[in-house]
Amino acid sequence: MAEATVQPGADYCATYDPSSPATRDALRERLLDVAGLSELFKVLSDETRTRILYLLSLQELCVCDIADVLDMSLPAVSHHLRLLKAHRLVKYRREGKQVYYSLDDDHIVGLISLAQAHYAEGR
Amino acid sequence: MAEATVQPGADYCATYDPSSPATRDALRERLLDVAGLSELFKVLSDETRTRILYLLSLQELCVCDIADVLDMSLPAVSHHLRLLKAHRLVKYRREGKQVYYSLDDDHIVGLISLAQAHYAEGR
DNA sequence: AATACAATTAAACGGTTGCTTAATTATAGG
DNA sequence: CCTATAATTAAGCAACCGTTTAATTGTATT
Repeated sequence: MAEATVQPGADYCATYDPSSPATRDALRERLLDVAGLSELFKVLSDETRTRILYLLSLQELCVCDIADVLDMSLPAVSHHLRLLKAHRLVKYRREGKQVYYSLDDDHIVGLISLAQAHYAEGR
Repeated sequence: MAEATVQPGADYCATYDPSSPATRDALRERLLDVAGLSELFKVLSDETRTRILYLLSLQELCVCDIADVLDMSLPAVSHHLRLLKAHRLVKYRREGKQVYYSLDDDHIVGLISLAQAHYAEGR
């Protein structure tokens, strides 16, 4: 393992020695803060799903219209909507033959905006 | 395609008719706003990577320490760091035999916080 | 030089994922 | 009751992804 990054006596330094078992365990405990977080990001990791979510942030749409705008097959879109539904990111209402979807959670818009800001900084 | 969701004459309604080619094209144009965004989310979609990024938000660490804390093989960790490097999310400096990594972008912390807030709301 | 350790890279394998085609359910209209 | 349209579901397939093992590079030590 690595040696201490802090010189002996340099206790003003905020960093811990990762080679010490105590610090290692402390860091492991902190990891619980982000447990399961990647699951949400996994939903957003597909281009089609971010497009669907962004469309729904603009207006309510039925499945066939989403498919039309995205130029995709209906089953493919339905497949993604099912996943978004399972994660409580979208809600739906039936109106005759159509089923209209809309956002169920505004956090998503915030995540998308933040990601946009990331790219906006010349990356 | 779907019929208009707005009754004729109800032009106070903010929603557009998605079945009209003009609206369809307008929506398609808006999609450019989120083009490529999922790529960033894809990086965060892996649990190991979110854990690495969160660890690095706490303190600078070398590869073998990350591997130790996460209880993973060195090549596996290195593999992920390579991807994070390619996306300019982490930076590194060599110090002797070790290579120390740290966050290169604070946006990531914001994204993680926002995702945490999402789950904090009883979902 | 030679050895040891940290890190990276490459190849290969197993699991996951997203799309397609086909079949099924649901609702509206003739 | 039958047909047509919207949507969902299921099965199958190709592509992608993360890990492992093994080999290679780089740096420090003796």
